Amino acid sequence: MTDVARAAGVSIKTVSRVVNAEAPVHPGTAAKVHAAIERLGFRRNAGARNLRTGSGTGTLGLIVEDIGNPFYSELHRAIERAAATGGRHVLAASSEGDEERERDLALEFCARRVDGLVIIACGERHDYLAAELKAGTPVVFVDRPCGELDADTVLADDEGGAAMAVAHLARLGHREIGFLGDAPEIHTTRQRLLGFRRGCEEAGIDYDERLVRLGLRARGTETDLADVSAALRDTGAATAIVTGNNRITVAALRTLAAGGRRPELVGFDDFELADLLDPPVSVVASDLTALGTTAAQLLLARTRGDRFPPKKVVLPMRLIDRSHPLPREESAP
Amino acid sequence: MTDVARAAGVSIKTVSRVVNAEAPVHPGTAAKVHAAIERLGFRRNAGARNLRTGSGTGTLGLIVEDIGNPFYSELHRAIERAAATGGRHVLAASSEGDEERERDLALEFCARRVDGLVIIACGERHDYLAAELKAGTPVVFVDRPCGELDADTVLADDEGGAAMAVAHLARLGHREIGFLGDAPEIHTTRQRLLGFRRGCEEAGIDYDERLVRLGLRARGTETDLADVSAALRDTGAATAIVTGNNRITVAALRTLAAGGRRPELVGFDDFELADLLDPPVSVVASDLTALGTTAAQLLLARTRGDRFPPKKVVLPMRLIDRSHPLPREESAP
DNA sequence: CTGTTAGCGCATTCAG
DNA sequence: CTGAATGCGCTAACAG
Repeated sequence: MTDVARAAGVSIKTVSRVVNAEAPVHPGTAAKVHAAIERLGFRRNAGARNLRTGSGTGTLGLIVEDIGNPFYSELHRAIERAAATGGRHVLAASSEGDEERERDLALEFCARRVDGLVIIACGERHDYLAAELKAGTPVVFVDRPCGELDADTVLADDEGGAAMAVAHLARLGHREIGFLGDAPEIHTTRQRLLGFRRGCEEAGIDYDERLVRLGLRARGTETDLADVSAALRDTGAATAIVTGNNRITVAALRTLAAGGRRPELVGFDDFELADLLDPPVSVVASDLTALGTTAAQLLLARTRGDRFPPKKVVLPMRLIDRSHPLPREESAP
Repeated sequence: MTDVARAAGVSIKTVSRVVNAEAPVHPGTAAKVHAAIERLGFRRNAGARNLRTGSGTGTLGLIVEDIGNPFYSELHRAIERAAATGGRHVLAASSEGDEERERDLALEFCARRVDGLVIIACGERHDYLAAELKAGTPVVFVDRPCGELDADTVLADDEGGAAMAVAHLARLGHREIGFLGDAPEIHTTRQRLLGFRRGCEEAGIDYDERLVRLGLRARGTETDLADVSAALRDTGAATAIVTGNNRITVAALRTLAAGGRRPELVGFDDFELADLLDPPVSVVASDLTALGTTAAQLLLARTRGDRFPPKKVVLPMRLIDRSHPLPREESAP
């Protein structure tokens, strides 16, 4: 900017005024400044400006397990759209399911002074964020609650969703229902299992823990697939299976594709082409757009200075019943 | 930092030294500083540091059409991984296929002084980036070339891929092959059509433009789906179809699911569950990991100061033949 | 080992 | 309408 000022033969302040259209400038002077800007390829340094004005970096941080997982990338899109409404961009990163990496990312983003942080937590403890929260960086936890922190939270009703899944299968006449879940350390896994048990109870089905397998990681490796296959074999007595997340659902489908008739399946979270498989796959799904939008809006509200006690939102899950291939189904997302 | 210094009863420079472990500090002093840091919840301001050191923001910008599209989110993941190698984070944004938005995002990211920019271009002109390039912000175009700019480029061999697709279908005995493509303004569409024609020629098939439909946008809306349906109807004489991108493939599959027997299909770019559909869907696919990694590494190299003439990389596409459901297929990505 | 000074690029005073 | 001085939070270059 100093260079521009020199080139245009004016003071740096005048350049600043032109660049920010902050005050009337003599047209002739403005023209000279614009010419200099063009010639020098000047572009205002957003970081420096931010340092001076303290007006926020215009950035929201997003930490998910794996940005390549459609579940998260769809969430990312919803957050991006809502963030754009508030003139913000999104700095996204994958924790890879590593608690320490999650922590490093969160603190790194805070160091960059993001205007807010959206975290899909894999870690259990988040007290390290207490200082940042108090210092004014709003944080919202999505899909999974935080540990030991009084922050905004937007969850899906996993417990209710799982109960719905079981009820649905019971309606179809199933009595031997299995559950294939992710690591029990994950909050959603526990909630879904709770709902599963409640669903069984409500349907008058004895909960049979031999049909339940937890701790299935399904991030795409061969061994993950083998684990899911083994779990399916172990729970072979089940005539129907509830799968605890979209990765497990896909892994199960891949395993089952080899065999003959497929047990009835209800997956957690919708996925593209679920309706085009044979047979189609029913799911209980959270509304990712609502989840992401709500989270981003909470952040934006706090950024605007709104003060309210930490909000705990729980959004309902929806059963997408594809078990009757008779009428044409509505489309997947 | 000044606050910390006061609280610890030392100079600001000492705090700086402790924070950056830049020079030996008396253990006792260091302890006091650490205590103050803890107490005040101090975290070094990355923006200010960057302003002073001019050492780069540790950020790569990524501009895609739609970050929620699995094609792009997978690319995003590859770029994130490679960026992490160089200690960089990724600022990602969707252009929504809007040339002007693409431009705004690119310039905004430059204003934020990203260390490099990865663009999957929807626009045709990029001369507005010439100044930034010269000023030292490296830019790499992925999947589609840039217009009027001498920048690094990493493309897939779309032309070869399309020819492979046709050859494959010809091998299966098809002579009436259709092509459903995206907007002809998009470089990949043109290349793929070129390859399609070459494939036809090489297979001794007369190119029949009545079996070709371009300009199909398939970003998920109802009208998009209707357009693809109509195009499929128009090209009904074809016994086999090549679909020009993953969205069109899915839209076509959804349309065709209603009818009886499906024409043979070869899609551009792989998608999850392609192998589990009935019948499975063969595709020609680019290696998104290679695409993303190559792009990020080019950027990182230039960030390190490497000077080399703009590199034009073309990666081969791969035919994933799923037309013989006899042996078990390998998994989708 | 520690402190002082200056300045990164910009915007905000306050004077012309 | 325009400009000079001051400081955002931090670090580099020097002193002590």
